[in-house]
Amino acid sequence: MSSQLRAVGCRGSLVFTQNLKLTQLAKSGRIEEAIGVFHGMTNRNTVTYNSMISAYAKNGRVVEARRLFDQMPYRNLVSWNTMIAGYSHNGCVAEALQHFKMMRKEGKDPDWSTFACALSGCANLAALQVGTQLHNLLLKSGHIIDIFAGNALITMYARCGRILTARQVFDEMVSVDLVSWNSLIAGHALNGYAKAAISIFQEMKKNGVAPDEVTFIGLLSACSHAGMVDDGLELFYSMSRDYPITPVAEHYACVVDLLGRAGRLGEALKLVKGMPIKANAGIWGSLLGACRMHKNPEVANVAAEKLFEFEPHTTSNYVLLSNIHAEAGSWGEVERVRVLMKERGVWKQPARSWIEIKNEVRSFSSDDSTEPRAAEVFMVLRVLNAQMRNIGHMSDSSLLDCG
DNA sequence: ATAGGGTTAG
Repeated sequence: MSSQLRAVGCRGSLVFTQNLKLTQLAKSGRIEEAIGVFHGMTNRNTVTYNSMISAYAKNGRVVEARRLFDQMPYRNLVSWNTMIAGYSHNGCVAEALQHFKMMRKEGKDPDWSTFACALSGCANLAALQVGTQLHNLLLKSGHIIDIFAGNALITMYARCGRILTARQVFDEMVSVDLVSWNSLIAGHALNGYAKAAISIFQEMKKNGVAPDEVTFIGLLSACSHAGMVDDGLELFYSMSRDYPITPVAEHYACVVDLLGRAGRLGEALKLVKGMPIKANAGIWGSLLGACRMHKNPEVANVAAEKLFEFEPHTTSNYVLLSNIHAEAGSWGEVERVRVLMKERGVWKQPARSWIEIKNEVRSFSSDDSTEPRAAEVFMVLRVLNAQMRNIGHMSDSSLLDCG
């Protein structure tokens, strides 16, 4: 009997060790090696499968994740949550919801984590209808009292443009934490309510909650969207002066955006050059975007050169720089960018977008001939464009070409 | 013991 137990114990500890190895490899992004370990294992338990499903999903390989999920002999709550999170984070909201319903049919009750990751997927795609369905299920399940699920709900409504509903969810929560406040602030920032975002910040402090670095990203982006340059700069300085928070790259990106939108490109460039940390592609890209808005080819060349070091093959960066020079009438510079693209083998890859219509996620691309109602779509675009011009908005030239 | 989980610029 005891030798039998020992044997089981040994086998158990071998699986444990191999699972650990698998997880470590997956965490450090060595997915191929993780696959090798998985295939080499003779004994696999539920944790083994869950680890591998998670590793696939985190690398965007949802089809392979799903194959393992279907193959595994026993699925626990973590298996379902891993699969739903994987679908959610890869933009497959319909599949995430389908699995949500499947698990309930199999008698597995979703927990806060299931709701949180499914709602987070809806937030990213602005899938309001699916999100609202999940809200209803959340109310029925009783997990509405869960702070993590509530926070995901706030973000879902905010990102779908339903800021009042987001506030209502916040107000009805049994208890809130720093992430709840941050979600509410970021939600208001996203929807252009800068003054409200700042007053929520005051409210938060009055409630004895100390801000963190995420709070300030929300506040700075709020100021940036509303053109509140001085308030934004003051908040940026107060971070390290009044709170023990050291600005990171994301904060600098917000301030560059803030100065850039206001046309203060020289100051923005000076800030990036004087940063105590290394600038990233986002920061240079933000500056380049502002250069187009305010027609500044000189700063654009500096920003683009830095940006190309990070992303030498991203077509849109070259197109942006080329457009800036074209709008300034510098055809020699336009040609220089064209030669640069040719030398570096940069070519255009068509991007795809998606939208939720009647509970179904549909994908489309620019000039999509597979879209059955393309003529109608372009007609509506022309009308909108005319209306925008009437109220003085200068349209992007690419919109004028449509239809 | 090892697996899943909410907020973060453009």
